[in-house]
Amino acid sequence: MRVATWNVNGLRSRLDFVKIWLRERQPDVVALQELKLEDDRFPRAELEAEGYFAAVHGQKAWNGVAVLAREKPDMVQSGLPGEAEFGSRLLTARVGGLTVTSLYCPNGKHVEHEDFQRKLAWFESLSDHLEATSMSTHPAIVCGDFNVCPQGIDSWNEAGKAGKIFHTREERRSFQNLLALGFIDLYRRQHPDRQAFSWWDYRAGSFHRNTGLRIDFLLGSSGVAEVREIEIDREFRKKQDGLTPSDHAPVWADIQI
DNA sequence: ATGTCGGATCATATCCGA
Repeated sequence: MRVATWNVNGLRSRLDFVKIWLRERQPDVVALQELKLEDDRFPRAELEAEGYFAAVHGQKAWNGVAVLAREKPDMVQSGLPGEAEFGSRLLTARVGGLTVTSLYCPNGKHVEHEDFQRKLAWFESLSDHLEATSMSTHPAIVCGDFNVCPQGIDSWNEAGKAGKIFHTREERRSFQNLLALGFIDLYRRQHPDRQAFSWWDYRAGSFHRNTGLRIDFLLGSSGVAEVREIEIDREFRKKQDGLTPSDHAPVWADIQI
């Protein structure tokens, strides 16, 4: 089956673009982030016309996560326990034998900002939640926009950004704590030495200059038996039919459970 | 440092967050 994650940066503005990608890549399950809409504004009918049902945890204007699937996903968890005031950033759904979690981790803004410490606390809550639900012992994908560069290779400018947001020891420790629960960064395992980014700032011609970061991940539990292919879908960071892309590329993997 | 987006608002311009 093909599973994917994508921060779409506003689903209402991105819907036509997303439909082009769904038709082209034919994923079975898609975790979406940054919907920027309330549940009752989710475009269910249009996505069902494309062959996808959805579990949705939305919010007005900001955040918002969903799981799309060919068969109706069963909602398992809507929101990260104890972190509701930080917005709608977690949704877990069951699709057949696979448990899929869509995450939009806090940005943190910069290391002196109060949001930075809140970001670290949010990651602690996430680790606690994944452990309490024994997520790594199921066939599970935990995926989304983590807003962390796990290693130097994941940044276009590790030397210049050392200690800055997305590049701190504290964020990297938070990310490693997730992996230590029994998850694997499936892209990095498949491509250990490849520098590839999943996000490029809209500003300053970042995509053209390839000044990007790899911050979108598919984490697999040991129940994910095999990854046949995994790609960061850079083609869809480009305009399609004159439509504006998200600032994130989709990431997809063909897996067996 | 910040050239672009998406969304909200006492809207047709300005802000916030990313």
